[in-house]
Amino acid sequence: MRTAHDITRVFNALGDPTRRAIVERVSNGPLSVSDLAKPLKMTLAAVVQHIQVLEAGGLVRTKKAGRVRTCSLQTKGFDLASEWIADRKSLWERRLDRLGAMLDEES
Amino acid sequence: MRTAHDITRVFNALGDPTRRAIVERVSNGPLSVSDLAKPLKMTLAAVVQHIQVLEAGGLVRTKKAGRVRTCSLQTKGFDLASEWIADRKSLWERRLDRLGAMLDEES
DNA sequence: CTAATACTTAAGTAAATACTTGACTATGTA
DNA sequence: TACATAGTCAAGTATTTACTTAAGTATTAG
Repeated sequence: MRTAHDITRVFNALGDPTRRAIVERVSNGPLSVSDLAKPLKMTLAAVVQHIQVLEAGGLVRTKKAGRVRTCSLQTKGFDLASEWIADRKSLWERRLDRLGAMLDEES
Repeated sequence: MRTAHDITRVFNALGDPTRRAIVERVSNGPLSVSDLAKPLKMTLAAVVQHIQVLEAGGLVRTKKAGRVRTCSLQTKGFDLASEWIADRKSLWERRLDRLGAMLDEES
């Protein structure tokens, strides 16, 4: 199971504001690398590196047609992240239920 | 709105396997700092630093009683994270719906 | 063909991160 | 009282990360 590794990549990718901004823009539809770079105060090369991190995290998918690489959203990374969070949630909710039951029994 | 800053902290905190392991163990109930440290191959000081990152991300809460600091789960960070993910999801689902509608009209 | 566009690649740098060590401070325990 | 436990604090170090610059390669437009 290399999932732990994958989840690390997802959360790391989302832990940077620039990368989240990219994801937010791509949520509204695919964009080229240079379109993504335009509003950002950094070089194209830096943006490309951010996109690579997002792609490694399964949050974004890219495809090159001609000389332009188009960046679109991928669900895999989001699914991994929300699944992990949901798992934690179910654990501590179950625990709180047990605590509640114990308190009920006491009264 | 300092939320962007907060979300960065949440995802950064979750982007480390050691810290996720801590969160996973705390999901089953509160633990002291040294209990948390026991299975980990690093010094107590390092574990404390990880816990501080988790606390800054709102994923964990700690309280000191006597000489032992007890670490328990906090929902705030999880809520922030899953909210951000849900927002993205609703955006691209809406977009896919529009695309579907357009395809329907064409046929 | 030529020139601009849209990246790509490699290498370097500054700052952040994940640790360590060691010395210290409380707080329980024998 | 003395000793162990549980954590705190400050520094230092090694690696990783977020960039930059500069020189290249395709691809498309004039």
